[in-house]
Amino acid sequence: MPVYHLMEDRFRTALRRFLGERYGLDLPVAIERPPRLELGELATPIAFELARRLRRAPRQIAQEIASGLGPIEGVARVEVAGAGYLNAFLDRAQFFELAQELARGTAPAAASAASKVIVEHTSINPNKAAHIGHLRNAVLGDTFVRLEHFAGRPVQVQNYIDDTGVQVADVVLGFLHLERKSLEDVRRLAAEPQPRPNGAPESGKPDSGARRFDYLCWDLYARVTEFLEADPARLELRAQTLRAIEEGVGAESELAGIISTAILRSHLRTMDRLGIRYDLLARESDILRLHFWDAAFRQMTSRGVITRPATGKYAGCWIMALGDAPAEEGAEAEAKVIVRSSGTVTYVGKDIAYQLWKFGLLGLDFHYRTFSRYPDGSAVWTTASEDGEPNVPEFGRAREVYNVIDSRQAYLQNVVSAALRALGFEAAAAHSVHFSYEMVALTPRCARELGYELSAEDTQRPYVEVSGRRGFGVKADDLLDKLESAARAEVDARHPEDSEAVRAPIARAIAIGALRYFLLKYTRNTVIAFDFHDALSFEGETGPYVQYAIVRARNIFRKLAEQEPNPAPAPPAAAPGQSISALSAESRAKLLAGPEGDEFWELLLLAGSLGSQAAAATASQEPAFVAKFAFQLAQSFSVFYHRHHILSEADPVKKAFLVELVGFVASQLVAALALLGIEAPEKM
RNA sequence: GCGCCCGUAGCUCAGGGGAUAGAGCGUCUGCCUUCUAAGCAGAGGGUCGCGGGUUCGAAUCCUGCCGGGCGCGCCA
Repeated sequence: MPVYHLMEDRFRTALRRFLGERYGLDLPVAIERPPRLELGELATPIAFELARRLRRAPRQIAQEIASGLGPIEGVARVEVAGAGYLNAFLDRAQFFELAQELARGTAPAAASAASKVIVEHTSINPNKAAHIGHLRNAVLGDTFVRLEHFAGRPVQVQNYIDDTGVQVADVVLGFLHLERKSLEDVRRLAAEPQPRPNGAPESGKPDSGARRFDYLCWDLYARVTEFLEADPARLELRAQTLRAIEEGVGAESELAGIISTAILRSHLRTMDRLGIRYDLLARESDILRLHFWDAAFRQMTSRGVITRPATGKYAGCWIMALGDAPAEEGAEAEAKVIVRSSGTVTYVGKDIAYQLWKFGLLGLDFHYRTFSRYPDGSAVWTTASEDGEPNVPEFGRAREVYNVIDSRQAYLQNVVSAALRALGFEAAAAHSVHFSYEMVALTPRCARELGYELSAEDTQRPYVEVSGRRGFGVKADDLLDKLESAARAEVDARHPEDSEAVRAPIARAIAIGALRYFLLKYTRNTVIAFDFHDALSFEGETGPYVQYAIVRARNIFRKLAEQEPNPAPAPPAAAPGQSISALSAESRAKLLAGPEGDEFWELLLLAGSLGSQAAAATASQEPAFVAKFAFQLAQSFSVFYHRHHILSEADPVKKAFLVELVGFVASQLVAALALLGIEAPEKM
């Protein structure tokens, strides 16, 4: 357990024990951070709460607790302040020692298979290039995965691929009827090598896009939408195409396979640029072919979860009742259609079957095959309908499932958990989490910059929605390219002496840092109004600001090694966490006292709070907390860096102490960025 | 009509019962011969949408308005 978190825990435990022994009370104790350092490091307003119950003045109660509490390990003293706050002051030197000790042994807690977590994210329809909205989904999901992993829980990452849906059908229809391409034509287009396999920008200019298959489909999809809107009779064409794909027959089905697989590969490539990886690609076509729905249907009918009314507006459909209050006489009860009167299943129906599978409650399983491998050899698996490979890891059977889906689908996600609950799977229903977030929209200004025409009404709005259907939005790779060339220009200006091989990865790390931080700094339920000005910024509250703080810290170690090549008081950049000087506890305590010591202490305390910040982020499923923390710590470090010149410090003991402090802070900054999926370059 | 979310500095957002409400951007003024100025320091900027209520204490909880967003299909 990280150090600040541990101290919180000890303080809380001591308080609860005292409350129980003295007053016979068992109540939750809120621990907070006092507003100023003079008031200590931990505080609780518990005396106010007790004042009501005990009918005594809060200050008097606080006094009683403070004197009766007894010693707490790591806490120097407890004081009463204000109208009745209890403030704890930590033993600073001990905190520092403990913090470094704990930071060194970072082996995550033994992962227990019983607590397996599935996180599903990305899940882009495989019929067009990924856009900025998809990036928010993937980055949030991926960061949550990192947080779960950090907490020591086994996580499996799934990406749901709707390869038999309307969106793919539309592009199939487009190739066949608008483009009049043959199967072979499309196969050739789809097989065309990507111009930038590793995402390196060509001469700083975004790729023209004309050749890229995912970009080509992006445009075609928009044209198909127009084509279908122009004459509603054409919808029959779509219905036919969709039916053929679902049944797995004809050229339509084969085309759907070619298109969805090629697009999926480009999505994986795009996400790989951002450090986002998957364990399993779960394909809709396999859910259909393995008849998952039939198994779910049997469960739902046999337990009476869905019924088929003979009359009324739902006559002939299988419906699930929603809401517990029976509807008034005459009014239709609130219900959701699961099977249409035509006998076909709705989207939610399939989703219920899939959700049951995730918990191991369906009674059926997929076959599995290796889809591709990452450079390090780890496999991305895909579901299959037959011919599975042997020696497959166990998929599904999770205890908790997080579905990263935007907030517009809240209603449908509720229907899915309601179905699990109605089936009697209470625990699964309770652990089916809709990891909800708001969409990414464009500011009207940004939309105009992109050349989209806006209605007078849209211009007045705070933001306008992106629409893959209309081809309206910022493509993920275009944005990444833009960021990389902007970062590259900065790097070139600063490090003209370095070779291409040195500069390119730095620019890439900065671009990713800027993008991931930008998408993570907003809390989930805030609509991001996207604007190039903010997204392309490398200053202020941004990823590069945090990266820069780390680079500065590393420079200190680098220069230090040049100054004194032999003694190596602290190893440089590679492992800043393991600074081990022979500082005595007394020296540390002395340097952490007094006005200047307060300054160091504040920085140390903040750096030691990473664990509790990460825990808060995990508990509330809010990655933005980690982003905020990383920025605050970087900010505190920047101030410290500016005020204290370490290399020129004359006092060797103090110098060793400062080096140790910088090492610890840098290690926590690196760890915080790693949680966000951001790397710190060696220089920038 | 019903449900969910939001309204905090000029702009974009944190804070979601507790001590003097914060940050970034933008504006203005300083600081590079010193570990990288992608930085630091300072100034200016607030009826926390409005009205009631609960509480020792409300930006935070309840309620009613006002304004904005998103859902609510035998689409996915």
